[in-house]
Amino acid sequence: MEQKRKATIVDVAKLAGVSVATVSRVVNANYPVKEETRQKVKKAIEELDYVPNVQARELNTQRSSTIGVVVPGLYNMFFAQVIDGIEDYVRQDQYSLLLNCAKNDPKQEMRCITALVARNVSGIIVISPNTAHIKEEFYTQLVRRTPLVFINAYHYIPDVSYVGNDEALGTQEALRHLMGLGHERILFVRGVNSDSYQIKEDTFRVRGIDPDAYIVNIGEGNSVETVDDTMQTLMSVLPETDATAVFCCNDLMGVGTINAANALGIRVPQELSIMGFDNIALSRYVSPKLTTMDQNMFRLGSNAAQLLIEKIETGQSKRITLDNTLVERESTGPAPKK
Amino acid sequence: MEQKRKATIVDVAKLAGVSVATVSRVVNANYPVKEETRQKVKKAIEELDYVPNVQARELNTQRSSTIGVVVPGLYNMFFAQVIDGIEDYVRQDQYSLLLNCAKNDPKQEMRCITALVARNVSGIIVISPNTAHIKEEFYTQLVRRTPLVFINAYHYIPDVSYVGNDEALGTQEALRHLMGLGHERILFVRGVNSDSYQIKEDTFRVRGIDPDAYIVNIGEGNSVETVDDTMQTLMSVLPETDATAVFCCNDLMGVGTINAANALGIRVPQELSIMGFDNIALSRYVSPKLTTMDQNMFRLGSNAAQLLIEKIETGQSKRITLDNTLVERESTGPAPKK
DNA sequence: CTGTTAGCGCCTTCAG
DNA sequence: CTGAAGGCGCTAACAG
Repeated sequence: MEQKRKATIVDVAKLAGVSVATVSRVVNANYPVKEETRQKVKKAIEELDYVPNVQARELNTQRSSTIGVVVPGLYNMFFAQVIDGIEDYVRQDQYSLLLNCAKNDPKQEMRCITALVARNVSGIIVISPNTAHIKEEFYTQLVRRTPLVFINAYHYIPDVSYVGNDEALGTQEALRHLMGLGHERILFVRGVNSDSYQIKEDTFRVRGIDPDAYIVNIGEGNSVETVDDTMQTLMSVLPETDATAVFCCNDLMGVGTINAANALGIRVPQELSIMGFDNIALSRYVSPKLTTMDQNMFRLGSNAAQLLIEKIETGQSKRITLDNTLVERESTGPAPKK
Repeated sequence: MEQKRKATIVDVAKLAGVSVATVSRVVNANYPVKEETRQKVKKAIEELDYVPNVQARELNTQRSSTIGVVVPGLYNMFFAQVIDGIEDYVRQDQYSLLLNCAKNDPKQEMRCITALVARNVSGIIVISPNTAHIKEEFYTQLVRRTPLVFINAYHYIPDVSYVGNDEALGTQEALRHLMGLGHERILFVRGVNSDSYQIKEDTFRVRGIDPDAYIVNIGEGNSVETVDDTMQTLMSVLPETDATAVFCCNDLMGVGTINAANALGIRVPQELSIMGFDNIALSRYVSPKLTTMDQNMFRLGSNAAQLLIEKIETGQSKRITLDNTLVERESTGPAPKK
């Protein structure tokens, strides 16, 4: 079946026997129109099933009601929830989301952003921008023409708004929780290649005892394989360590560690305490339920949206840092007695 | 800091000392341009950091390179993965995704769709459309102006393309798997209010023995509470039943059942086999790993995207039905001997 | 090969 | 209160 040609404002005007200006006025309700003509126009709109063309409107008014979001990917619940938060906030302001996946590829990320700019979005939110592999100039150029907000970024660029978590503080809090339970020897599980892991490790080193002996790197920390990879690694590490607790840089690793402990017959938390980080949905579905630090992904998203809209309207940029809060569940408990 | 006014094609033309037509030609590379002038234009573009305005272009050419996606929400990994599939396919064809959440609300779904139409998208994909609570006329009207694809829908509307799974067949296959392992008394766990559960139950009834005694409804089947709700319900059901296997309508229920079994000290799969449905990421992270039927969410998405583009280009609609395939993991095994 | 020009659909002064 | 007309940025004939 062929598509019906969409009715335009001219069609409506013609049918209603008025000028396009009048139609525009009743559609936007921004200028007085005699009730009687208003009704005529309404009827014509109804009849033709007329929907105003937003593209044309925005071209004309030089505004745009869509915002762009660039995300590494959707395979990961973390990002999905952040987007959920963005969508939720932005919808109230009648904005729409243009979504692009960067696939963890700097080149792709730049392409996404350029495409968004071409689409004339009124602003862009980038989740976990690949600042390490994209030259700063790209962003500084970008920000001169489009408001920009970064979520979870580790390099600061002028005139960009930021929202993120204080992961160092969160890590401290997590370690304090563990130490408060009497744990002295804590294993630190991290992945490869991410500022986030490094920040946490730095924090760990300051407080830890002989840190080098207690750090294990399980490789890629954010893929579908992470849980299994962690489990494999920990299956060989756990029997050899004298640690009574494990701190994991994210929940995937946390769950992998739980699985390893289960497989080895180590009781959690009686014999071993395990902490994750992030509080993704997964963490509350496993058993025992994982104690973790909440990265409040949803708030990350809604705050970013708020910042972006603020920036669009006022031109002001700012940084918001959220606190990670402890979510105490079943995987941590008092250190076993010697 | 204030935004730089975006350079337009006129600015470029002026700077390069040529006409706008020439600039357009080098940008689109669709008509011959002398190499020398081409270079001049290129330089001007570079200098002004010119990016063509897609809105204007599309307004002019009457085409659109964005497609709309309406999804119930992102909280659920299922939908996120479907979108991932859509994005992946669509990107190759240079389309962009306009994303809207319907929040499981029919009103909201209609609003989303109208907004997308206004934005002049070239087509729309709706995931799990709320066909039960939206009058068919809305869709038939819609499809007259915009190509439409439904993912996982249960009511057929003319000229809409569909992609979905054969859930009846998948259920049969799942039950056959269980029966092949010697299970005769199978518990059927479902949620409330979804065609999907009903289709599965109907299939179960045909094959089951005294089905009424073996059906349990755990309430809302697709929320963050589902795992816990299922666990609670099954904690009281499991000790009273003589079933040796449990078929769950989705993986959240499957995991809830596993948790219940674990908590009750029932060994899985030695004493009880448990099957899920969907194969969301969660199912491979729990222990024991959940045996399930794959709904291949990613393929659902990419196929929908393909169908939509086909429909946009040819006007033809069609239906694709994918097969659920068995993913055998650790939660099912031979029925215990009497 | 290149420039001129007429719209795409809409909003918004500016005159009635 | 209403209509006529210009223009948003770009493309696509149509002339040169």
